[in-house]
Amino acid sequence: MAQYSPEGLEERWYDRWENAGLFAPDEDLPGAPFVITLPPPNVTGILHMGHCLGNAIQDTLIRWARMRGQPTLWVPGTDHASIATEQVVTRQMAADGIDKRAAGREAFLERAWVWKEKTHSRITQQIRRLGCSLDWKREAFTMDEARNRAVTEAFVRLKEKGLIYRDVYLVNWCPHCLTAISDDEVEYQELQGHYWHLIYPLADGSGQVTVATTRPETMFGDTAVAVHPSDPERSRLIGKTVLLPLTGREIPIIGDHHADPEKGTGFVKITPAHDPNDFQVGRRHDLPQVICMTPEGVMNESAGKFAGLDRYACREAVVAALGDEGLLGKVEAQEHQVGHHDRCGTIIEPYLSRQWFLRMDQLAQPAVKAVADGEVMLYPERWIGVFNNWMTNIRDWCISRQLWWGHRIPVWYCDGCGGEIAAVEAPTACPDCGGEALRRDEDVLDTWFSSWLWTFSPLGWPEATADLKRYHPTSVLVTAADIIFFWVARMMMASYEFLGEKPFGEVLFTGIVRDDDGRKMSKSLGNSPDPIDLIDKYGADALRCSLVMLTPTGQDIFFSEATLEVGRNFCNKIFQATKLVLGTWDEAGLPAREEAPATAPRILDLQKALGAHDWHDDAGAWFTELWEAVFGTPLPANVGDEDLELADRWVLGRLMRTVADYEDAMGRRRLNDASYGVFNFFRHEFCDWYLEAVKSRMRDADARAVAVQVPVLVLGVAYKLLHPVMPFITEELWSWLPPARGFLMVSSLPENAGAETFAADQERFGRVMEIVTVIRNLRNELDVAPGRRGRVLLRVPDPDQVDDLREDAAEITLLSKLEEVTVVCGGDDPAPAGTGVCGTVEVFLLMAGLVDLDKERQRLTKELDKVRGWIKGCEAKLANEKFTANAPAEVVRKQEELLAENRATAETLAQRLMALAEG
RNA sequence: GGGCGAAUAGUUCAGUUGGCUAGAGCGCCUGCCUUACAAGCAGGAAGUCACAGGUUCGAGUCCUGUUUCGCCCA
Repeated sequence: MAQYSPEGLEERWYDRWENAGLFAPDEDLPGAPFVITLPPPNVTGILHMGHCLGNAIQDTLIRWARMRGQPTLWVPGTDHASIATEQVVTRQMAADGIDKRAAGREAFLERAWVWKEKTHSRITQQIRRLGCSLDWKREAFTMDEARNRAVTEAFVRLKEKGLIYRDVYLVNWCPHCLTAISDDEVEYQELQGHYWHLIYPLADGSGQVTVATTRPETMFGDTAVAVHPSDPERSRLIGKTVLLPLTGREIPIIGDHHADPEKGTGFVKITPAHDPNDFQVGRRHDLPQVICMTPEGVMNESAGKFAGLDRYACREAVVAALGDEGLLGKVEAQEHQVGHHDRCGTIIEPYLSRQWFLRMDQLAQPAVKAVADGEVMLYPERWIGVFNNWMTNIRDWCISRQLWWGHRIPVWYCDGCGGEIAAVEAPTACPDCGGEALRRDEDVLDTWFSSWLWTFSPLGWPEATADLKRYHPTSVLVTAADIIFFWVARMMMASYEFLGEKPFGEVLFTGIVRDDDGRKMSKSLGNSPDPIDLIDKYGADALRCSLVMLTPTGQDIFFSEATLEVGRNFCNKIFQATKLVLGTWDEAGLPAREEAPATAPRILDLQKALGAHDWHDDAGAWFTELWEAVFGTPLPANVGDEDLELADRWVLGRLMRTVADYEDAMGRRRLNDASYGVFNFFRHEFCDWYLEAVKSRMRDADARAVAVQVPVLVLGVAYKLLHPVMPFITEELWSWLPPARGFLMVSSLPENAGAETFAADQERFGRVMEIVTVIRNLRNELDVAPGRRGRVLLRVPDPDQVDDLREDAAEITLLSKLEEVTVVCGGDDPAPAGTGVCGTVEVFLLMAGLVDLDKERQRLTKELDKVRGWIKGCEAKLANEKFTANAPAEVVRKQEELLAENRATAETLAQRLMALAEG
């Protein structure tokens, strides 16, 4: 009836953890620190599902490391997001009837800071609700004072090194945001456009040339027409001039290899101020650069009578005008890739302007080497190729932005001598001429110019702080791969440049969270649910668990609310199992929980802890030792070797195996495998089989005190393994466990488990499970009412098997809800009965008068067909001499065993069919 | 145009050095309110592993080509 509800519980635990100071690194621990700097989300944004996934993964790693006894630090922070924030604030001001430019820089910034403060608490609140164990005392903001010092210092150092230069260059210009952006902020989209053929008459009247273009409006910026120098026909025209239509301007025909004789008309119009390729051509031929648009994308005076028209209106007008003059040739439909600003969607205009650039080739080299040498690991590895490809073709980074919200470029210009001063502190006078008329550069730096310092700027760089020394390099970076160039690569460059060391040891790329239709979740599409709503509805544990468990490493994830039910249902399952077990604990009169500090050690190496007690020799002593290692408190009711029954030894063996698999998967950063493994153990082995098996002893007043300790131990270990991915419910239930002490969050994670513990019992209980499954199947298929407790006869050919099976008969009776199970060796077939086969064990469900003979015949025939098919397969393989000669002995042996088993099964089934026919 | 990835049950995905009678969640069918859990339990049906070749005793897995889809870069 009562189901698990996370309401209130999650926030309560978060506060307790924080108040207890558990988010800060515990420096008393001996291990190397484990450190992450949180990829800072946009301070004025909200978390979307992608953040939830990334943060859930990071917190899982952080909590895992903390429970392994490492000093663990996760540094929180937010990002100032220049362009996005500037847009929002500008819009808000406009809504209030204020023009940004008219109000001025100071007024604008004041407003922006107010907005930032307001949204900051919203986003940090979301991160807290997710349960992220961040050390909030160390929180940083990419634009706070300390980070400004870091950015300024970085700029000045690079400037002094000659890596930063200012130049008039063609940049990606956003006519909407009125700023330059970097190559990486351009998104290409395929658009349906046209190839317009424009006719340019030769100035000497001897003919004409035709050029093809997708952007006819840029013709006003043409300063040449190019033809390939080795083009046999057309190159004759090199040196002549053409009259640019609609303007009458005379421009030369030049020879340049950029013109492809095979493409278009063979002639290319050259517009150095508006096209990246033409810009290069222009440089080679020293052509004039004619800008024909304003920064807003409106035609300027170079366009003559078209001045004042928007660039697209102008396109139409130019085409019409050329048509009127008979200078328009073919018009072809043409799909082409058009660059859009990734922030506002406006079509980018390549634009000539004076900007600051950072030279990249030299900076890239240590980063490339680090990845090649494995000093920095990328998971999944396939990203290495993408990374290298970009790094080896790297281009200079345009770092200036014509915005106000951001780090202002620390460069001053002297009106006196025209000098340029880059300095950390604002200069009062020009060091060259002593002039005091200094003007600071108006522009700010690209936001990524602060983000690329993010592994060390939050730790205090450029100051030589204790944090920096202790916690850098960081351990892991977790991020979506779409910012591998923007950010990951640049962080590596920055760290090697400024600290001479790697920024992190490994990078985990997560998939991109998509909606049911496969679309990337984004704010603009409005298809990302608010994580807070989901947490309210399902709980943070369910959200985290579903995301981490169901997300294949590095693969995109299709998210829908239905996946959250998996996590929520699992939470309830854990809760229910705990209720059952602890109810028994109380009934058994075992000691209640005491509030006391933790007594177990922070590091739990099972091999060491259990070294003295081998499960082979004395399972009871082994169990007692394990209990103390896990809880740090003594076992209340003594467990002797004989007290642990088959099911106990089985579940403890499975538990040890689960611990080992978990450790392995976490080590390989396969978080989904790690958590899914525990999920499967808990649900399908512990709950479905073990708890059902141990129930009768838990109900038995004499046996329960001893018996209940096994499931309690399993719960304790399961909570530990599950805590990193679902911290709240596990901490809550841990606090209910009578033998547990202190916070689960800072308890020890068992490691180095013996995966082969109770190996023989694994096999034996496995056989019990198989027999039970066969019986359940018989009951179901033969429509035996669930309420009916039938009897079963098990028959084996080998007398050696009888004793073990008789011992297990009680277990089988219980699990298959029977009245009685009898075991015999040989003898006549009992009849009437439903028959099943389980290896060498024949299973007879004795149900006089209740078994439908036709049904049973059908069932047996079907079964027999299946087994005969398998036999054929085995026989074919074993008849192949090459197989027996080449395959490993073990594989051949397995095949032989399989054949023997299948043959025996087939024989039994055939006999039963015959008996039925006779009967 | 160049690069990367994906294609396995109705669906979302596992399947790690080739040994598979190919698994799981959700969905579907059947039966169950069995005193922890119907957010549950038991049982069941369902797949030419995209296509075509090749290597091998053996291929979902490795190689080559083809198709379709997705992403990145130019």
